[in-house]
Amino acid sequence: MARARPATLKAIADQLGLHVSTVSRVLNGPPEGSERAASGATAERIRRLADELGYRRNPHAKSLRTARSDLVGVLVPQLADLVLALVYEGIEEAAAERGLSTFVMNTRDDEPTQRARTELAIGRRVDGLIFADGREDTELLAEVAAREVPFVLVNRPAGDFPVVACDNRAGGRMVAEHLLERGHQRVAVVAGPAYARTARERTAGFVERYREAGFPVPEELVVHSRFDTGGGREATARIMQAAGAEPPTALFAVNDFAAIGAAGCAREHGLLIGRDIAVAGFNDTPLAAELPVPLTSVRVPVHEMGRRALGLLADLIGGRSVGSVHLPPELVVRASTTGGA
Amino acid sequence: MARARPATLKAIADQLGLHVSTVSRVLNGPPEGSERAASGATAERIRRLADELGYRRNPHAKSLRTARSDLVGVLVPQLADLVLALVYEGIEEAAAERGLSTFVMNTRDDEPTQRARTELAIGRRVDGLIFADGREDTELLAEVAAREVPFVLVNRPAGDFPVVACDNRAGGRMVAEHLLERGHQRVAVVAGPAYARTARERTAGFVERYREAGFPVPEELVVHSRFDTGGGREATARIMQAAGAEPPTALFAVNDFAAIGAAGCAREHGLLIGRDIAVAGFNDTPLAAELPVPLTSVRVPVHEMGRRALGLLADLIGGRSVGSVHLPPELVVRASTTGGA
DNA sequence: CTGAAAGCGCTTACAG
DNA sequence: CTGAAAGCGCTTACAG
Repeated sequence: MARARPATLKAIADQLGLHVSTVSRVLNGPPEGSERAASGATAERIRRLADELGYRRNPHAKSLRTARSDLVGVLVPQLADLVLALVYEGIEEAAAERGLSTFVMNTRDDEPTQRARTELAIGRRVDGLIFADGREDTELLAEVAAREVPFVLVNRPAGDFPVVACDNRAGGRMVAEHLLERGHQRVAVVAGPAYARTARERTAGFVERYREAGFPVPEELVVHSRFDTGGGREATARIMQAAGAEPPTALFAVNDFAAIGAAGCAREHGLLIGRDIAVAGFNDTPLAAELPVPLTSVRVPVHEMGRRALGLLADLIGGRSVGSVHLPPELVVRASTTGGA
Repeated sequence: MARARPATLKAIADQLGLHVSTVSRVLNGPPEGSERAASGATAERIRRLADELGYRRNPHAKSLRTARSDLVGVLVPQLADLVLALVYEGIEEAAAERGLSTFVMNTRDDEPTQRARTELAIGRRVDGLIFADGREDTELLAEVAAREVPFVLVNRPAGDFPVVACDNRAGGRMVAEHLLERGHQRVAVVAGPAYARTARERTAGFVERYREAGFPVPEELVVHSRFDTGGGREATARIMQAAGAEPPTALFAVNDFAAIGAAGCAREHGLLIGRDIAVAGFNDTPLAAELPVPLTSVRVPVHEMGRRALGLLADLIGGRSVGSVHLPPELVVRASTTGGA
């Protein structure tokens, strides 16, 4: 019934007539500086037996002793959001390569939960934290910084904290550029939540480019919303109402889910996506290409962002100083903005 | 620069002129049986100071001492698969309620990775494991069982190991029933991968019901595939080719992603979803309802499945014996099978 | 090159 | 009700 106890350094040492410290040096690396941990022959015997017994260092003992957990906590608004799942996959992958362990927690994008989860992670003695849910309207990050817990942000910038994100403003401009080329002059924005800098920057870039082109986007056609399909749907309904007799000929939604909702709403207004009205999203979710009218979107290197964020955090933990990283987005044009069937 | 060292039991004990063991009893619970850990007054002083110092028990020391990590490892094929993300959210939620920590790892549904990840988790001294990627063609689970590591399966059954899943066969039958009622006699199945029992059981239930109704599904119209949209698309292409002059009037795909791919392929054959050809999926992914032609699907209580799986595992870890749980699925009828626009 | 010792922070019988 | 001790498995200066 009782599970077999895992082999310990002591067990190996005893069997070999050596001291546990020698075994430790061989198996888990000699202290800084020293070249070798033991004579070739001894090392060989130790390694062979360790292998045979399936020795795995006890991470709790190691962490307790070294005050390093090799653990990284990751906070995301919602793991079921594809974008975050992909970011996390990148983080996990890069962590594994460095021998770090990670865990994720959902914060539902609300502050009390963010706070509770952060405490939980710190309680687990993480070496560092990655926040994918940075908000502009909260002191949480400043407080964590004051406690000197190393952290970086990913995807969503906030404050001046180090972040790995895509150049959202540029992405917004790309969509504007594309729609301008297609001749759209009256456009609207499904702008996402105001507390998320991703949403704000994408909107800003888009609006800026349209202003430069001489077709400023009317304020009432820039409508904030949640990031999900329901949010996109509601925002679009309000846009249609505000626009009245002159509905926009193109819709920019700051993420793909909102874009799908926006398209649904437009369809209910009797508009054919890609023909009567152009719709563009952001993130280039795997589904964007698979929709009946494939969705024009801005591809964001989410997996790479996750990898880089972990790298940045590892640097920070290692005492190196770090700066933010901004990855270039890429416009992917599909039928939703180029005339459908 | 150096991060503030967290408060320890010793620090509290010293400040209060008490022994660390007394503080431990008060803060982290008295040993089994004992009613109280200390006199009311002492306990009060301890709790107050602990609060003030923001004491958090060091989990590594605790785990090292008790040989219990309160850690659960979860293995999923891919976290970016919405279904798995939702299952994991359920697991995490239930774990948090019990003071357990969880972490997820992707196994990409391939055996070497499953094996490597399992070793990694065991190396981290998990108290138990949850596999969401059980395969029928592998000895891995039997080996883990032989090592007496507690585990349960979720979503996908395999072997006779305890599992929390939905009644996939019943789900398949429900779809068949519905399509029969709509008058479909020539139907095909996008059957998913053969190594996944979910796929096999859904297919089996569907095929069984059609056989009972007197319209056996021709073998060449049951085509295995991957679970993703590409898989659905390819399987459907093969179905169309096999069917020749008599294409099926309805398509059952064993999950929603495959169904979306199937619909895409059908559309390219000039068929209008919901009118020329019915399409049904499985899982009722949040997107199913949002598609231009909303997708008929079988709702699976994925979040609840995750919660129950964690509960089962906790029982197992606690030494209680457990049995499998099968949750009822529910058919959600939408336009993709009831005639579209 | 190898050993001996101390100690990370906790829990838990055992005394008193 | 509280204290003293042992020990979980490891790492790391310090000797020799």
